[in-house]
Amino acid sequence: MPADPDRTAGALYRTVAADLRESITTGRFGEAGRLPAEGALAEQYGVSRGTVRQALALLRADGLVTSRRGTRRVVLGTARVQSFSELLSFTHWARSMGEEPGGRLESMVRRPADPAECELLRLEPGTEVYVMLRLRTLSGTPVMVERTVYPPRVGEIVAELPADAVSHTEPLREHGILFTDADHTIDVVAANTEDARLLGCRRGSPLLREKRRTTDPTGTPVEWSQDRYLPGTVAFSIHNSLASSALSRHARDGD
Amino acid sequence: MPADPDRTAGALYRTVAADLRESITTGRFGEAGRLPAEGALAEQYGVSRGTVRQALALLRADGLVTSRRGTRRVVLGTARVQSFSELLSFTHWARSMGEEPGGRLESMVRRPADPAECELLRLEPGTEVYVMLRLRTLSGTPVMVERTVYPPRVGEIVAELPADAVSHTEPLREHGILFTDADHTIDVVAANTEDARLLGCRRGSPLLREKRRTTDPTGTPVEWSQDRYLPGTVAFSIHNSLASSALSRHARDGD
DNA sequence: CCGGCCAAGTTGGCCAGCCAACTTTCGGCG
DNA sequence: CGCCGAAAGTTGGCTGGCCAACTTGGCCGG
Repeated sequence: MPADPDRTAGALYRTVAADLRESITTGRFGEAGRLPAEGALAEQYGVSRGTVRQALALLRADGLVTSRRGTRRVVLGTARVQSFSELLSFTHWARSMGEEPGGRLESMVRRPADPAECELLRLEPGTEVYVMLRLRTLSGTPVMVERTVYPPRVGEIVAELPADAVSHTEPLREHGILFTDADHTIDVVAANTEDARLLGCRRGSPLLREKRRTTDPTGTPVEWSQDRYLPGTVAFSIHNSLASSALSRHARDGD
Repeated sequence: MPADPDRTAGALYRTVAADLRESITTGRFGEAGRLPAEGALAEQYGVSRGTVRQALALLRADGLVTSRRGTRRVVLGTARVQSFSELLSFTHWARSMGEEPGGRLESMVRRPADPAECELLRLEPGTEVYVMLRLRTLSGTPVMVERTVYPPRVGEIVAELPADAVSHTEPLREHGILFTDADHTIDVVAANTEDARLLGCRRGSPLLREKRRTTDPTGTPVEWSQDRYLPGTVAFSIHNSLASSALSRHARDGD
Protein backbone atom coordinates (compact mmCIF):
# COMPACT_ATOMS: atom_id res chain seq x y z
CA MET A 1 0.00 0.00 0.00
CA PRO A 2 1.44 3.37 -0.98
CA ALA A 3 2.30 5.75 1.83
CA ASP A 4 0.15 8.60 0.61
CA PRO A 5 -3.57 7.85 0.72
CA ASP A 6 -4.21 10.88 -1.48
CA ARG A 7 -2.51 9.09 -4.32
CA THR A 8 -4.17 5.74 -3.93
CA ALA A 9 -7.83 6.53 -4.40
CA GLY A 10 -9.20 7.30 -7.79
CA ALA A 11 -10.99 10.29 -6.33
CA LEU A 12 -10.23 13.40 -8.33
CA TYR A 13 -10.10 15.71 -5.36
CA ARG A 14 -7.47 13.54 -3.67
CA THR A 15 -5.31 13.70 -6.75
CA VAL A 16 -5.65 17.46 -6.83
CA ALA A 17 -4.91 17.66 -3.10
CA ALA A 18 -1.80 15.54 -3.48
CA ASP A 19 -0.56 17.69 -6.32
CA LEU A 20 -1.19 20.90 -4.43
CA ARG A 21 0.46 19.46 -1.34
CA GLU A 22 3.57 18.75 -3.32
CA SER A 23 3.54 22.20 -4.89
CA ILE A 24 3.33 23.72 -1.44
CA THR A 25 6.06 21.65 0.16
CA THR A 26 8.42 22.28 -2.72
CA GLY A 27 7.81 25.98 -2.21
CA ARG A 28 6.20 26.68 -5.54
CA PHE A 29 3.94 29.28 -3.98
CA GLY A 30 6.60 30.70 -1.69
CA GLU A 31 7.17 30.36 2.02
CA ALA A 32 4.10 32.34 3.05
CA GLY A 33 2.79 32.89 -0.43
CA ARG A 34 -0.70 32.84 -1.79
CA LEU A 35 -2.38 30.08 -3.71
CA PRO A 36 -4.11 30.60 -7.04
CA ALA A 37 -7.83 31.29 -6.81
CA GLU A 38 -10.22 28.35 -6.66
CA GLY A 39 -11.51 29.16 -10.11
CA ALA A 40 -8.03 29.25 -11.59
CA LEU A 41 -7.18 25.89 -10.04
CA ALA A 42 -10.43 24.43 -11.29
CA GLU A 43 -9.59 25.45 -14.82
CA GLN A 44 -5.97 24.32 -14.48
CA TYR A 45 -6.95 20.83 -13.33
CA GLY A 46 -10.01 20.65 -15.54
CA VAL A 47 -12.40 20.02 -12.65
CA SER A 48 -15.25 21.94 -11.10
CA ARG A 49 -14.75 24.48 -8.39
CA GLY A 50 -16.48 22.19 -5.92
CA THR A 51 -13.87 19.52 -6.44
CA VAL A 52 -11.08 22.02 -5.90
CA ARG A 53 -12.76 23.10 -2.68
CA GLN A 54 -12.85 19.50 -1.49
CA ALA A 55 -9.12 19.21 -2.14
CA LEU A 56 -8.39 22.47 -0.37
CA ALA A 57 -10.43 21.35 2.63
CA LEU A 58 -7.98 18.48 3.06
CA LEU A 59 -5.02 20.85 3.04
CA ARG A 60 -6.71 23.19 5.46
CA ALA A 61 -7.39 20.33 7.88
CA ASP A 62 -3.71 19.42 7.74
CA GLY A 63 -2.72 22.97 8.56
CA LEU A 64 -1.04 23.59 5.23
CA VAL A 65 -3.06 26.64 4.28
CA THR A 66 -5.35 29.18 5.85
CA SER A 67 -8.58 30.18 4.25
CA ARG A 68 -10.90 33.06 4.86
CA ARG A 69 -13.46 34.86 2.86
CA GLY A 70 -12.20 37.64 0.63
CA THR A 71 -8.57 36.69 0.04
CA ARG A 72 -6.55 33.99 -1.57
CA ARG A 73 -5.44 31.13 0.58
CA VAL A 74 -2.10 31.59 2.28
CA VAL A 75 0.56 28.95 2.78
CA LEU A 76 0.87 28.25 6.52
CA GLY A 77 3.67 25.76 6.64
CA THR A 78 5.46 23.21 4.54
CA ALA A 79 3.82 20.26 6.10
CA ARG A 80 4.96 17.10 7.62
CA VAL A 81 1.68 15.34 8.23
CA GLN A 82 2.07 11.68 7.56
CA SER A 83 -0.56 9.29 6.48
CA PHE A 84 -3.02 7.77 8.89
CA SER A 85 -1.25 4.42 8.85
CA GLU A 86 2.02 6.00 9.93
CA LEU A 87 0.30 7.06 13.09
CA LEU A 88 -1.33 3.73 13.81
CA SER A 89 1.48 1.45 12.86
CA PHE A 90 4.77 1.69 14.71
CA THR A 91 6.33 -0.31 11.92
CA HIS A 92 5.15 1.98 9.18
CA TRP A 93 6.18 5.04 11.14
CA ALA A 94 9.68 3.75 11.84
CA ARG A 95 10.30 2.84 8.23
CA SER A 96 9.16 6.25 7.02
CA MET A 97 11.92 7.73 9.18
CA GLY A 98 14.52 5.37 7.79
CA GLU A 99 14.81 3.43 11.03
CA GLU A 100 14.58 -0.31 11.39
CA PRO A 101 11.60 -1.27 13.52
CA GLY A 102 11.67 -4.36 15.70
CA GLY A 103 9.38 -6.07 18.15
CA ARG A 104 9.83 -8.71 20.80
CA LEU A 105 6.73 -10.48 22.01
CA GLU A 106 6.90 -10.72 25.80
CA SER A 107 3.58 -12.40 26.42
CA MET A 108 0.25 -13.16 24.83
CA VAL A 109 -2.50 -14.45 27.08
CA ARG A 110 -6.18 -15.19 26.69
CA ARG A 111 -8.43 -14.32 29.61
CA PRO A 112 -11.90 -12.95 30.35
CA ALA A 113 -12.20 -9.21 29.81
CA ASP A 114 -12.66 -7.06 32.88
CA PRO A 115 -15.60 -4.65 32.97
CA ALA A 116 -13.57 -1.68 31.77
CA GLU A 117 -12.29 -3.62 28.78
CA CYS A 118 -15.79 -4.80 27.92
CA GLU A 119 -16.94 -1.22 27.89
CA LEU A 120 -14.10 -0.05 25.67
CA LEU A 121 -14.23 -2.94 23.22
CA ARG A 122 -18.02 -3.11 23.43
CA LEU A 123 -18.10 -6.80 24.38
CA GLU A 124 -20.48 -8.87 26.44
CA PRO A 125 -19.27 -9.20 30.05
CA GLY A 126 -16.92 -12.11 30.45
CA THR A 127 -15.97 -12.40 26.79
CA GLU A 128 -12.46 -13.73 26.33
CA VAL A 129 -9.91 -11.22 25.08
CA TYR A 130 -6.30 -11.52 23.96
CA VAL A 131 -3.80 -9.45 25.93
CA MET A 132 -0.46 -8.78 24.35
CA LEU A 133 2.73 -7.31 25.77
CA ARG A 134 5.44 -6.30 23.31
CA LEU A 135 8.71 -4.43 23.47
CA ARG A 136 9.27 -2.26 20.41
CA THR A 137 12.70 -1.24 19.21
CA LEU A 138 14.18 1.23 16.75
CA SER A 139 17.38 -0.06 15.17
CA GLY A 140 17.80 -2.44 18.06
CA THR A 141 17.35 -0.03 20.97
CA PRO A 142 14.17 -0.34 23.05
CA VAL A 143 11.91 2.72 22.83
CA MET A 144 8.40 1.60 23.69
CA VAL A 145 6.32 -0.91 25.62
CA GLU A 146 3.05 -1.84 23.96
CA ARG A 147 0.14 -3.35 25.89
CA THR A 148 -2.75 -4.21 23.62
CA VAL A 149 -6.11 -5.84 24.25
CA TYR A 150 -7.79 -7.45 21.26
CA PRO A 151 -11.36 -8.69 20.93
CA PRO A 152 -11.63 -12.39 19.96
CA ARG A 153 -12.13 -11.84 16.26
CA VAL A 154 -8.87 -9.89 16.02
CA GLY A 155 -6.92 -11.67 18.75
CA GLU A 156 -7.37 -15.06 17.08
CA ILE A 157 -5.48 -13.77 14.08
CA VAL A 158 -2.75 -12.01 16.04
CA ALA A 159 -2.18 -15.12 18.17
CA GLU A 160 -1.41 -17.10 15.01
CA LEU A 161 1.32 -14.71 13.90
CA PRO A 162 4.94 -15.73 14.43
CA ALA A 163 6.42 -14.35 17.63
CA ASP A 164 9.05 -12.39 15.73
CA ALA A 165 6.59 -10.70 13.36
CA VAL A 166 7.56 -7.05 13.14
CA SER A 167 4.24 -5.68 11.97
CA HIS A 168 0.87 -6.87 13.20
CA THR A 169 -1.30 -4.34 11.42
CA GLU A 170 -0.24 -5.44 7.96
CA PRO A 171 -1.21 -9.11 8.39
CA LEU A 172 -4.45 -7.97 10.01
CA ARG A 173 -5.29 -5.89 6.99
CA GLU A 174 -4.78 -8.92 4.78
CA HIS A 175 -7.27 -10.79 6.95
CA GLY A 176 -9.85 -8.08 6.36
CA ILE A 177 -9.43 -6.30 9.69
CA LEU A 178 -9.42 -2.61 8.86
CA PHE A 179 -8.31 0.24 11.12
CA THR A 180 -10.08 3.44 10.16
CA ASP A 181 -10.76 5.54 13.25
CA ALA A 182 -8.77 6.04 16.42
CA ASP A 183 -9.08 8.01 19.64
CA HIS A 184 -5.79 8.89 21.30
CA THR A 185 -5.09 10.19 24.78
CA ILE A 186 -1.61 11.39 25.64
CA ASP A 187 -0.19 11.93 29.10
CA VAL A 188 2.73 11.09 31.39
CA VAL A 189 3.12 8.12 33.71
CA ALA A 190 5.87 6.74 35.90
CA ALA A 191 7.49 3.49 34.79
CA ASN A 192 6.37 0.46 36.76
CA THR A 193 8.66 -2.44 37.50
CA GLU A 194 7.85 -4.20 34.23
CA ASP A 195 8.33 -1.06 32.14
CA ALA A 196 11.67 -0.42 33.80
CA ARG A 197 12.89 -3.95 33.17
CA LEU A 198 11.92 -3.91 29.50
CA LEU A 199 13.00 -0.40 28.62
CA GLY A 200 16.11 -0.38 30.74
CA CYS A 201 15.14 2.66 32.73
CA ARG A 202 14.60 3.18 36.44
CA ARG A 203 11.31 2.40 38.11
CA GLY A 204 9.39 5.64 38.52
CA SER A 205 11.12 7.41 35.67
CA PRO A 206 8.75 9.30 33.37
CA LEU A 207 7.27 7.78 30.23
CA LEU A 208 5.13 9.35 27.53
CA ARG A 209 1.93 7.34 27.37
CA GLU A 210 -0.43 7.06 24.42
CA LYS A 211 -3.73 5.33 25.03
CA ARG A 212 -5.46 4.36 21.83
CA ARG A 213 -8.81 2.89 20.92
CA THR A 214 -9.20 1.89 17.31
CA THR A 215 -12.34 0.95 15.39
CA ASP A 216 -13.08 -0.48 11.98
CA PRO A 217 -15.36 1.09 9.36
CA THR A 218 -18.46 -0.29 11.04
CA GLY A 219 -17.57 1.36 14.32
CA THR A 220 -16.66 -1.93 16.00
CA PRO A 221 -13.64 -1.62 18.32
CA VAL A 222 -10.72 -3.72 17.11
CA GLU A 223 -7.97 -2.67 19.50
CA TRP A 224 -7.36 -1.05 22.85
CA SER A 225 -3.76 -0.22 23.47
CA GLN A 226 -1.44 1.53 25.88
CA ASP A 227 1.95 2.48 24.51
CA ARG A 228 4.67 3.82 26.81
CA TYR A 229 7.59 5.64 25.18
CA LEU A 230 10.96 6.50 26.62
CA PRO A 231 11.34 10.30 26.79
CA GLY A 232 13.21 11.81 23.91
CA THR A 233 12.28 9.16 21.40
CA VAL A 234 8.97 10.47 20.21
CA ALA A 235 6.73 13.52 20.18
CA PHE A 236 3.15 13.93 19.06
CA SER A 237 2.17 16.73 16.79
CA ILE A 238 -1.30 18.07 16.07
CA HIS A 239 -2.77 20.85 14.04
CA ASN A 240 -6.12 22.36 14.81
CA SER A 241 -8.03 25.40 13.68
CA LEU A 242 -11.21 27.27 14.28
CA ALA A 243 -12.60 25.67 11.14
CA SER A 244 -12.39 22.15 12.49
CA SER A 245 -10.74 20.72 15.53
CA ALA A 246 -10.29 17.17 16.76
CA LEU A 247 -7.90 17.91 19.59
CA SER A 248 -8.98 18.59 23.12
CA ARG A 249 -7.50 19.04 26.54
CA HIS A 250 -8.80 16.94 29.43
CA ALA A 251 -8.53 16.85 33.13
CA ARG A 252 -7.02 13.55 34.10
CA ASP A 253 -9.21 11.36 36.21
CA GLY A 254 -7.43 8.09 36.71
CA ASP A 255 -7.08 5.37 34.11
CA MET B 1 -18.46 34.41 23.10
CA PRO B 2 -20.58 31.28 23.34
CA ALA B 3 -18.75 28.03 23.94
CA ASP B 4 -20.09 26.22 20.91
CA PRO B 5 -18.91 27.74 17.65
CA ASP B 6 -21.49 25.68 15.79
CA ARG B 7 -24.19 27.77 17.38
CA THR B 8 -22.67 31.16 16.81
CA ALA B 9 -22.38 31.37 13.06
CA GLY B 10 -25.45 31.84 10.94
CA ALA B 11 -24.27 29.04 8.70
CA LEU B 12 -27.03 26.52 8.21
CA TYR B 13 -24.76 23.51 8.21
CA ARG B 14 -23.35 24.47 11.60
CA THR B 15 -26.80 24.71 13.05
CA VAL B 16 -27.63 21.29 11.69
CA ALA B 17 -24.34 19.91 13.00
CA ALA B 18 -24.98 21.32 16.46
CA ASP B 19 -28.45 19.81 16.54
CA LEU B 20 -27.21 16.42 15.39
CA ARG B 21 -24.38 16.57 17.89
CA GLU B 22 -26.86 17.07 20.67
CA SER B 23 -29.08 14.29 19.42
CA ILE B 24 -26.11 11.96 19.42
CA THR B 25 -24.80 12.86 22.85
CA THR B 26 -28.24 12.54 24.39
CA GLY B 27 -28.43 9.09 22.89
CA ARG B 28 -31.35 9.69 20.58
CA PHE B 29 -29.88 7.33 18.01
CA GLY B 30 -28.68 4.78 20.54
CA GLU B 31 -25.24 3.95 21.82
CA ALA B 32 -23.96 2.50 18.58
CA GLY B 33 -27.06 3.21 16.55
CA ARG B 34 -27.48 4.40 13.03
CA LEU B 35 -28.28 7.90 11.86
CA PRO B 36 -31.11 8.70 9.47
CA ALA B 37 -30.14 8.82 5.82
CA GLU B 38 -28.77 12.06 4.40
CA GLY B 39 -31.88 12.51 2.34
CA ALA B 40 -34.15 12.09 5.34
CA LEU B 41 -32.16 14.60 7.35
CA ALA B 42 -32.23 17.05 4.45
CA GLU B 43 -36.00 16.87 4.34
CA GLN B 44 -36.29 17.05 8.12
CA TYR B 45 -34.20 20.23 8.38
CA GLY B 46 -35.51 21.68 5.15
CA VAL B 47 -32.07 21.99 3.57
CA SER B 48 -30.35 20.39 0.62
CA ARG B 49 -28.45 17.16 0.89
CA GLY B 50 -25.19 18.99 0.31
CA THR B 51 -25.73 21.07 3.43
CA VAL B 52 -26.44 17.96 5.47
CA ARG B 53 -23.24 16.44 4.15
CA GLN B 54 -21.29 19.49 5.28
CA ALA B 55 -22.75 19.11 8.75
CA LEU B 56 -21.97 15.42 8.89
CA ALA B 57 -18.40 16.08 7.78
CA LEU B 58 -17.95 18.10 10.98
CA LEU B 59 -19.21 15.24 13.11
CA ARG B 60 -17.04 12.75 11.31
CA ALA B 61 -13.96 14.92 11.88
CA ASP B 62 -14.77 15.00 15.59
CA GLY B 63 -15.03 11.23 15.68
CA LEU B 64 -18.71 11.20 16.52
CA VAL B 65 -19.80 9.06 13.59
CA THR B 66 -18.32 6.75 11.02
CA SER B 67 -19.27 6.95 7.39
CA ARG B 68 -18.76 4.60 4.53
CA ARG B 69 -20.42 4.04 1.26
CA GLY B 70 -23.43 1.77 1.27
CA THR B 71 -24.68 2.04 4.86
CA ARG B 72 -26.10 4.56 7.22
CA ARG B 73 -23.70 6.40 9.45
CA VAL B 74 -23.01 4.76 12.79
CA VAL B 75 -22.59 6.51 16.13
CA LEU B 76 -19.00 6.05 17.27
CA GLY B 77 -19.01 7.76 20.63
CA THR B 78 -20.82 10.35 22.64
CA ALA B 79 -18.34 13.11 22.18
CA ARG B 80 -16.36 15.32 24.39
CA VAL B 81 -14.69 17.53 21.85
CA GLN B 82 -14.60 21.05 23.13
CA SER B 83 -14.46 24.19 21.13
CA PHE B 84 -11.28 25.49 19.65
CA SER B 85 -10.99 28.25 22.24
CA GLU B 86 -11.09 25.77 25.10
CA LEU B 87 -7.94 24.28 23.74
CA LEU B 88 -6.11 27.53 23.22
CA SER B 89 -7.16 29.32 26.36
CA PHE B 90 -6.24 27.86 29.72
CA THR B 91 -8.81 30.16 31.28
CA HIS B 92 -11.63 29.04 29.04
CA TRP B 93 -10.70 25.40 29.53
CA ALA B 94 -10.58 25.64 33.31
CA ARG B 95 -13.95 27.37 33.53
CA SER B 96 -15.59 24.77 31.30
CA MET B 97 -14.53 22.17 33.87
CA GLY B 98 -15.92 24.18 36.74
CA GLU B 99 -12.48 25.03 38.09
CA GLU B 100 -11.26 28.49 38.98
CA PRO B 101 -8.30 29.45 36.78
CA GLY B 102 -5.58 31.72 38.06
CA GLY B 103 -2.33 33.16 36.80
CA ARG B 104 0.66 34.81 38.41
CA LEU B 105 2.93 36.82 36.17
CA GLU B 106 6.52 35.95 37.05
CA SER B 107 8.27 38.06 34.48
CA MET B 108 7.73 39.95 31.25
CA VAL B 109 10.80 41.13 29.40
CA ARG B 110 11.48 42.72 26.05
CA ARG B 111 14.57 41.63 24.18
CA PRO B 112 15.80 40.88 20.65
CA ALA B 113 14.53 37.59 19.27
CA ASP B 114 17.05 34.85 18.78
CA PRO B 115 17.30 33.21 15.35
CA ALA B 116 15.01 30.33 16.26
CA GLU B 117 12.31 32.68 17.48
CA CYS B 118 12.62 34.79 14.34
CA GLU B 119 12.06 31.69 12.27
CA LEU B 120 9.01 30.60 14.26
CA LEU B 121 7.38 34.02 14.50
CA ARG B 122 8.52 34.93 11.00
CA LEU B 123 10.25 38.13 12.08
CA GLU B 124 13.26 40.02 10.75
CA PRO B 125 16.45 39.07 12.62
CA GLY B 126 16.92 41.16 15.69
CA THR B 127 13.29 42.25 16.04
CA GLU B 128 12.31 42.85 19.65
CA VAL B 129 9.95 40.30 21.16
CA TYR B 130 8.10 40.09 24.46
CA VAL B 131 8.89 37.06 26.60
CA MET B 132 6.45 36.15 29.31
CA LEU B 133 6.71 33.68 32.18
CA ARG B 134 3.52 32.81 34.03
CA LEU B 135 2.48 30.30 36.63
CA ARG B 136 -1.03 28.99 36.05
CA THR B 137 -3.21 27.61 38.79
CA LEU B 138 -6.43 25.64 39.09
CA SER B 139 -8.41 26.59 42.20
CA GLY B 140 -5.24 27.92 43.75
CA THR B 141 -2.92 24.98 43.16
CA PRO B 142 -0.12 25.37 40.60
CA VAL B 143 -0.47 23.08 37.60
CA MET B 144 1.42 24.65 34.73
CA VAL B 145 4.29 26.94 33.79
CA GLU B 146 3.72 28.99 30.66
CA ARG B 147 6.56 30.51 28.66
CA THR B 148 5.30 32.57 25.77
CA VAL B 149 7.05 34.65 23.15
CA TYR B 150 4.97 37.36 21.48
CA PRO B 151 5.81 39.39 18.39
CA PRO B 152 5.80 43.17 18.96
CA ARG B 153 2.28 43.79 17.69
CA VAL B 154 0.84 41.33 20.21
CA GLY B 155 3.37 41.81 23.00
CA GLU B 156 2.65 45.53 23.22
CA ILE B 157 -0.93 44.75 24.14
CA VAL B 158 -0.12 41.96 26.58
CA ALA B 159 2.45 44.16 28.34
CA GLU B 160 -0.25 46.71 29.07
CA LEU B 161 -2.50 44.18 30.80
CA PRO B 162 -2.64 44.21 34.60
CA ALA B 163 -0.28 41.70 36.17
CA ASP B 164 -3.13 39.82 37.80
CA ALA B 165 -5.16 39.43 34.59
CA VAL B 166 -6.43 35.85 34.48
CA SER B 167 -7.06 35.63 30.75
CA HIS B 168 -4.83 37.14 28.11
CA THR B 169 -6.56 35.76 25.06
CA GLU B 170 -9.83 37.51 25.75
CA PRO B 171 -8.36 41.04 25.91
CA LEU B 172 -6.33 40.24 22.81
CA ARG B 173 -9.45 39.31 20.92
CA GLU B 174 -10.97 42.65 21.83
CA HIS B 175 -7.91 44.33 20.36
CA GLY B 176 -8.46 42.53 17.09
CA ILE B 177 -5.81 39.84 17.59
CA LEU B 178 -7.42 36.61 16.45
CA PHE B 179 -6.20 33.07 17.12
CA THR B 180 -7.40 30.74 14.40
CA ASP B 181 -4.79 28.06 13.72
CA ALA B 182 -2.37 26.28 16.03
CA ASP B 183 0.30 23.62 15.76
CA HIS B 184 0.89 21.62 18.91
CA THR B 185 3.73 19.30 19.82
CA ILE B 186 3.45 17.17 22.93
CA ASP B 187 6.27 15.39 24.72
CA VAL B 188 7.93 14.91 28.11
CA VAL B 189 10.69 16.96 29.68
CA ALA B 190 12.41 17.05 33.04
CA ALA B 191 11.71 20.03 35.26
CA ASN B 192 14.52 22.57 35.36
CA THR B 193 15.33 24.59 38.47
CA GLU B 194 12.82 27.31 37.62
CA ASP B 195 10.02 24.83 36.85
CA ALA B 196 10.67 23.05 40.13
CA ARG B 197 10.56 26.25 42.14
CA LEU B 198 7.31 27.46 40.57
CA LEU B 199 5.45 24.17 40.48
CA GLY B 200 6.71 22.89 43.80
CA CYS B 201 8.15 19.69 42.38
CA ARG B 202 11.67 18.31 42.35
CA ARG B 203 14.21 19.31 39.74
CA GLY B 204 14.32 16.57 37.11
CA SER B 205 10.82 15.32 37.78
CA PRO B 206 8.79 14.71 34.63
CA LEU B 207 6.49 17.33 33.10
CA LEU B 208 4.10 17.07 30.17
CA ARG B 209 5.14 19.70 27.68
CA GLU B 210 2.98 21.29 25.01
CA LYS B 211 4.72 23.47 22.48
CA ARG B 212 2.33 25.63 20.55
CA ARG B 213 2.60 28.01 17.63
CA THR B 214 -0.51 30.02 16.90
CA THR B 215 -1.35 32.11 13.86
CA ASP B 216 -4.10 34.57 12.95
CA PRO B 217 -6.37 34.30 9.90
CA THR B 218 -3.72 35.81 7.64
CA GLY B 219 -1.21 33.17 8.60
CA THR B 220 0.89 35.58 10.66
CA PRO B 221 2.29 34.00 13.84
CA VAL B 222 0.92 35.66 16.96
CA GLU B 223 2.30 33.43 19.70
CA TRP B 224 4.95 30.85 20.42
CA SER B 225 4.50 29.10 23.71
CA GLN B 226 5.84 26.29 25.83
CA ASP B 227 3.52 25.03 28.54
CA ARG B 228 4.75 22.54 31.14
CA TYR B 229 2.12 20.66 33.13
CA LEU B 230 2.48 18.71 36.32
CA PRO B 231 1.72 15.02 35.67
CA GLY B 232 -1.78 13.99 36.53
CA THR B 233 -3.35 17.38 35.93
CA VAL B 234 -3.99 17.20 32.22
CA ALA B 235 -4.17 14.84 29.28
CA PHE B 236 -4.47 15.55 25.58
CA SER B 237 -7.01 13.77 23.49
CA ILE B 238 -7.17 13.48 19.71
CA HIS B 239 -9.36 11.76 17.19
CA ASN B 240 -8.15 10.88 13.75
CA SER B 241 -9.42 8.77 10.93
CA LEU B 242 -8.52 7.54 7.49
CA ALA B 243 -10.80 10.22 6.08
CA SER B 244 -8.80 13.08 7.50
CA SER B 245 -6.02 13.24 9.98
CA ALA B 246 -4.19 16.13 11.58
CA LEU B 247 -2.24 14.13 14.14
CA SER B 248 1.21 12.76 13.56
CA ARG B 249 4.01 11.09 15.42
CA HIS B 250 7.50 12.52 15.29
CA ALA B 251 10.96 11.55 16.18
CA ARG B 252 12.25 14.04 18.66
CA ASP B 253 15.26 16.03 17.56
CA GLY B 254 16.02 18.55 20.25
CA ASP B 255 14.05 21.70 20.86
C1' DC C 1 -31.45 -25.43 4.39
C1' DC C 2 -27.94 -23.12 2.25
C1' DG C 3 -25.93 -20.29 -1.27
C1' DG C 4 -25.93 -17.08 -4.81
C1' DC C 5 -28.13 -13.47 -7.34
C1' DC C 6 -30.69 -9.27 -7.63
C1' DA C 7 -32.81 -5.02 -6.24
C1' DA C 8 -33.37 -1.35 -3.06
C1' DG C 9 -31.20 1.76 -0.10
C1' DT C 10 -27.32 4.68 1.05
C1' DT C 11 -23.10 7.31 0.82
C1' DG C 12 -19.11 9.12 -2.17
C1' DG C 13 -18.05 12.02 -5.81
C1' DC C 14 -18.56 15.44 -9.31
C1' DC C 15 -20.72 19.20 -11.76
C1' DA C 16 -22.96 23.86 -12.77
C1' DG C 17 -24.73 27.73 -10.95
C1' DC C 18 -26.06 31.49 -7.86
C1' DC C 19 -25.63 34.86 -4.21
C1' DA C 20 -23.57 36.83 0.09
C1' DA C 21 -19.75 38.37 2.75
C1' DC C 22 -15.42 39.95 2.87
C1' DT C 23 -10.74 41.84 1.33
C1' DT C 24 -7.93 44.41 -1.51
C1' DT C 25 -7.03 47.76 -4.87
C1' DC C 26 -7.47 51.83 -7.13
C1' DG C 27 -9.09 56.17 -8.39
C1' DG C 28 -11.27 60.42 -7.22
C1' DC C 29 -11.97 64.09 -4.17
C1' DG C 30 -11.13 67.14 -0.45
C1' DC D 1 -0.97 64.01 0.29
C1' DG D 2 -4.37 61.40 2.57
C1' DC D 3 -8.90 59.68 3.17
C1' DC D 4 -12.98 57.55 1.48
C1' DG D 5 -15.91 55.07 -1.54
C1' DA D 6 -16.64 52.17 -5.44
C1' DA D 7 -15.42 48.16 -7.96
C1' DA D 8 -13.17 43.98 -8.78
C1' DG D 9 -11.61 39.74 -6.97
C1' DT D 10 -12.10 35.83 -3.87
C1' DT D 11 -13.93 32.53 -0.67
C1' DG D 12 -18.13 30.77 2.09
C1' DG D 13 -22.51 28.85 1.65
C1' DC D 14 -26.39 26.62 -0.46
C1' DT D 15 -29.14 24.33 -4.08
C1' DG D 16 -30.31 20.60 -7.29
C1' DG D 17 -29.02 17.10 -9.89
C1' DC D 18 -26.68 12.98 -11.63
C1' DC D 19 -24.13 8.68 -11.50
C1' DA D 20 -21.01 5.21 -9.33
C1' DA D 21 -19.70 2.21 -5.65
C1' DC D 22 -21.00 -0.27 -2.00
C1' DT D 23 -23.95 -2.67 1.65
C1' DT D 24 -27.80 -5.04 2.99
C1' DG D 25 -31.64 -7.97 2.89
C1' DG D 26 -34.73 -10.74 0.61
C1' DC D 27 -35.97 -13.83 -3.01
C1' DC D 28 -35.24 -17.78 -5.67
C1' DG D 29 -33.22 -21.96 -7.02
C1' DG D 30 -30.53 -25.92 -6.15
